[in-house]
Amino acid sequence: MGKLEENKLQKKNRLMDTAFSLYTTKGIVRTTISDIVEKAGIAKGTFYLYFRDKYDLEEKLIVRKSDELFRHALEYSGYAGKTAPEEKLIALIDDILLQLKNDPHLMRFISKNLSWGVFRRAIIHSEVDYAAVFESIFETQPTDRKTLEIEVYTVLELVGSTCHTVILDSDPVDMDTYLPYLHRAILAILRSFREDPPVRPVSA
Amino acid sequence: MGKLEENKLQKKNRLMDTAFSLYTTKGIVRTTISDIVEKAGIAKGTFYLYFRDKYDLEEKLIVRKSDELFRHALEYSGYAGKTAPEEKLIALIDDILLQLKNDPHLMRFISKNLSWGVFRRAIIHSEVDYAAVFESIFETQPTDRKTLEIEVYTVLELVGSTCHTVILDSDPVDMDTYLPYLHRAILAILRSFREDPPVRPVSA
Amino acid sequence: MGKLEENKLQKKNRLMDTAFSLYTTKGIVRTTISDIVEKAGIAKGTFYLYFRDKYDLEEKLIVRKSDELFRHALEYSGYAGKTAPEEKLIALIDDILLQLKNDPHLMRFISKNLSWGVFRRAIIHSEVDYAAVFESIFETQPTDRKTLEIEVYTVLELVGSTCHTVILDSDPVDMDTYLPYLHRAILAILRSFREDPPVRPVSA
Amino acid sequence: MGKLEENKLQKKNRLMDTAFSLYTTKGIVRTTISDIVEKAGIAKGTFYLYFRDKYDLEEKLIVRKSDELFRHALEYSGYAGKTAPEEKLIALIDDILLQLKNDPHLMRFISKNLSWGVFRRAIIHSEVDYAAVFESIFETQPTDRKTLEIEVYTVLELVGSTCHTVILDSDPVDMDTYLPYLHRAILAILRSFREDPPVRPVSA
DNA sequence: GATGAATGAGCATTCATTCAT
DNA sequence: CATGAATGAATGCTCATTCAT
Repeated sequence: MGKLEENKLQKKNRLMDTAFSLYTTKGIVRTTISDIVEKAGIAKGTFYLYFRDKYDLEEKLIVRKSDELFRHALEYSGYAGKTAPEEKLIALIDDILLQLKNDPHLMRFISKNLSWGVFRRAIIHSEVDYAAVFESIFETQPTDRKTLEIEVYTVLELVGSTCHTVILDSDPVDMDTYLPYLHRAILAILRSFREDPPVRPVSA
Repeated sequence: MGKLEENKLQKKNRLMDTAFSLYTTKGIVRTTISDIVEKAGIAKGTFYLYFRDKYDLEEKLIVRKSDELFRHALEYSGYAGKTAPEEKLIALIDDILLQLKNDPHLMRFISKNLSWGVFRRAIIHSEVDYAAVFESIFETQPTDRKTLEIEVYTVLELVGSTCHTVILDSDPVDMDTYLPYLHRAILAILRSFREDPPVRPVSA
Repeated sequence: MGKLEENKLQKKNRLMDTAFSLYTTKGIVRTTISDIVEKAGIAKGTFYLYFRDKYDLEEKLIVRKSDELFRHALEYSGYAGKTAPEEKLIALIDDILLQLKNDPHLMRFISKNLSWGVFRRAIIHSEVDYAAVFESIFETQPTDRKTLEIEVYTVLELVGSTCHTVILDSDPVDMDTYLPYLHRAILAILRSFREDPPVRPVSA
Repeated sequence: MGKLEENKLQKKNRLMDTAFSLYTTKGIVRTTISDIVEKAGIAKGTFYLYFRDKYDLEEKLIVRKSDELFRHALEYSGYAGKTAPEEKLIALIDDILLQLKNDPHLMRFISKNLSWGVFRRAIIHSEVDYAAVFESIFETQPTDRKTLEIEVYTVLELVGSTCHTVILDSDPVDMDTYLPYLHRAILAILRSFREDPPVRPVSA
């Protein structure tokens, strides 16, 4: 990479890091572009070379941060060493929750966004082949691809939404207290997907 | 109620209804107080007689709308006619999901907020005694109050977060397809709470 | 007119007068809205209550100023006392040129705009019935309405474009020197319209 | 011309052509230097090697375009074949008007500038000896140099200002309809300059 | 209480200009 | 010569808030 290219990347990263810090401190609504560039020590015009507005920057941050989160879990959770798919999934989830617990700023930022939509976007932009990962986890299972997607979706949403309040506010209980219940709930859900599939669609 | 009192309430209601319409259409960030009063046909100064700012109005809207949602479910879901607690809870949930499915604007507005925090606020401000309701549902169960709270919390978060994407985007599947899976997942969670409680808190 | 209405009009007028002064001094391109409001001693937001931007204000100024110009000529030129239509028209024109000569700022501002397009807009917005005026001037003449329009157009454009350089730069000669030539040219044009009308349209 | 020299000229020309296209499309005020260099595919810094700012470029464009206009008329109008001075002048004018009619962009650009001031500048910068041309046209006439200048000025302004609206907006009539009237008016003006010169200067 | 004209701090955004490469 | 990333002063514009009527 040329010196110029390197410098460009550095500026962009400095803006993203500064923005992340401000977004999680003051909230994105109360953060102005002036705040970001001033704190980053970069000229205002430079911001517009890299981002359309503060929401464009936010989106790029979400993708980056959630990808980092998943990559860490894949690398350090030791999920591959587990045998049962449920254990693998829980290992991944626990690693992510642990990361979030140790970084409340990241938690606050990602929580609203740790959802199916963002997960999908992160998947698309990431170098990691998530589809392959999840299929490898459940490979021994006789479920079809679509049902697997619904399953992952259900667990992901449960984890994402519960961990928000629990980690940030310790409400209704703190995370250490909640985790066993969450594990049970996840296992119960996974088991429910191994039973006979539901047949009757409910119409409105 | 005197005519004056009535007129006051009317103005406040008109502002809330108009704001709701704008919040769900343009988003609260892009909605200005000028937008609201102009569309409502009310003078700008009058806004400040009733609300501190647009976020104050939003909060009051959340409380009102979620209370309406729950009250409708309590009145029309027929949950009281069911015998098993699980059936009662699912009857309530289904009624709420049906309301949201039929009112995507309400869904969009409430979804981010159909969470534990808001639920608690709605409980506090409501005339309905929710604690009593939930205790009556699970009255036959030997679980203690705190575990019951965790249980309701878990189910509520699962429902709230999954229904958002499903109803608004039919992603990963549409609501009618998803509902049976959701029912199963809820039942599985409820069952898991009837098993021996977890004992080993996991430390970070 | 209520006190409030009066105050509003006063503010709008102060903005227009200040803008006129700046437009003719620095040019509209180099005049900023900040300049205008600052010099007028009015808050910036107030500007936007009355004008969309500085070009909207310019347009409103053009209409107002050209109307004032014509009205003065109609009232003070003594054109009505003349007998021949040519003399009436020249009386009007001379009055306008005199006004412009005595107010170079107005000249600079109006000159680019003393044209058919603006004349038409001024006519539309004015309380003066210009069509009636011109028909009264040429009433004894057997020309049709359309030819009359072309005639007025031709004279107006000649006067408008020549007077600009002559008055502002005394180039190629000063106004007093030029006026007799202009009178002759106008009379010649008017006479040419009294001859047999041209018949052969020239195609491109 | 060396290859380097050629390349330089090419860049300058590309900038001028692109700017002309943008000036006549969006207007010079709304055209930015960034627009020009981007559309021309040339680096921003390069602009400043050839022009001080966009108005400097505009001025150079005016000179170039009006010179092209006159040179074409001198070469192709066949004016030299006419005998009477009036016919020569009208031949030149008609050729110019025809060029403008066939190139409304050029018309829009040059119109505001087809005036005495620009004419003078074009004369100065051009390789054509305009003074000689006009003297040759009117050579048989006993008028002095200054009167000749006033005469040309008057006709030029009349043509320039009338053709603008007529060509661009066909208002008050289209060009083909107007041309015969314009010819008559020009002839009338020329004739008026052959009469006894005016003697009484009008004072303000 | 109700109004809406006026305010001006505050912010986003642009863009001519520079200069290291 | 040519480049284009970086700059930051300049400017347009918004909009919550006030207050005289």
